[in-house]
Amino acid sequence: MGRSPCCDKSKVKRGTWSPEEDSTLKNYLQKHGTGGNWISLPQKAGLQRCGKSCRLRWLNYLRPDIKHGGFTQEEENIIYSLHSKIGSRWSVIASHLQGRTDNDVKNYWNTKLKKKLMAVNCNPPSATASGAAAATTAATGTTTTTAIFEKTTTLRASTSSMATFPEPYEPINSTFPKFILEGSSNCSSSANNGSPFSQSQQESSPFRPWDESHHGVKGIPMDQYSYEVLGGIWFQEESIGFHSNEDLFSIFHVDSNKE
DNA sequence: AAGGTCCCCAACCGCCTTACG
DNA sequence: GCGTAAGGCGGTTGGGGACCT
Repeated sequence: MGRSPCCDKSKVKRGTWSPEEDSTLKNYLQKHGTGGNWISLPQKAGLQRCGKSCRLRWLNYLRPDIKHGGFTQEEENIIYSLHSKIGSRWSVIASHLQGRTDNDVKNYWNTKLKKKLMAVNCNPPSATASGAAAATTAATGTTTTTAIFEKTTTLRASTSSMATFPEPYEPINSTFPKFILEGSSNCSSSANNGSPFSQSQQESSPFRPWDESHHGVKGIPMDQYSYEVLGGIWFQEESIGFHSNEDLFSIFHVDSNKE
């Protein structure tokens, strides 16, 4: 049995809000507040709208503390970082961004950030540090993702021995910037053994070849994540690893312990 | 200039959770 | 403890402006 609808849809107006409706709702809420009941609010305020619709309009648009306009680099970094850890819990992510709503963050992710990540994963950097920055910048036009690859390249280059994860292993979704891992499967092809990297890229790379037995990070159980995706980023020499999760999260200027 | 396509984002839908009697 | 109503949330849709041909 489905839920009964919150209002009679044949008697309420739908679609874009007019300036008059906005004004009516805003004035009413500033004078009386919600009264703890959104469902009865439209009737009291004289609006032909569903209570849910009023709530949404107020929370996403009319509230005085809402920030309109483009997202800053810092906000973008926060979204990346939080999404990597908690997934698409937009309201939680939005709560970390002053004046942003869950709807804003969700839309921004779906229309901009997701595409950027796809671009990064489908246009991987070359194995060298300078190539990494150039390739990533070309792919995304942002400094954020460039920084990520500069950082990961540095990690590859600066560590002389394979780092293993301490026991017990932490779940991948709470320790890795998951966004790096997403999307690769969509641009991989069987021609490249499932790797988003081309055959020539794989062959010329000083890092690990692409095959099931050689990618991933030594010490992490492979059943906790997609080796295919992880390998796209972390295919690396046997002797190269990274020191800690903090190294990764420091990229985003967000303290991964703060939550 | 006109028509077609793409993209963004406001708004809606419906499920899950919470509050309350 | 149970049922119901309302709130909250994430996924999805569609209108309309921007861009392309």
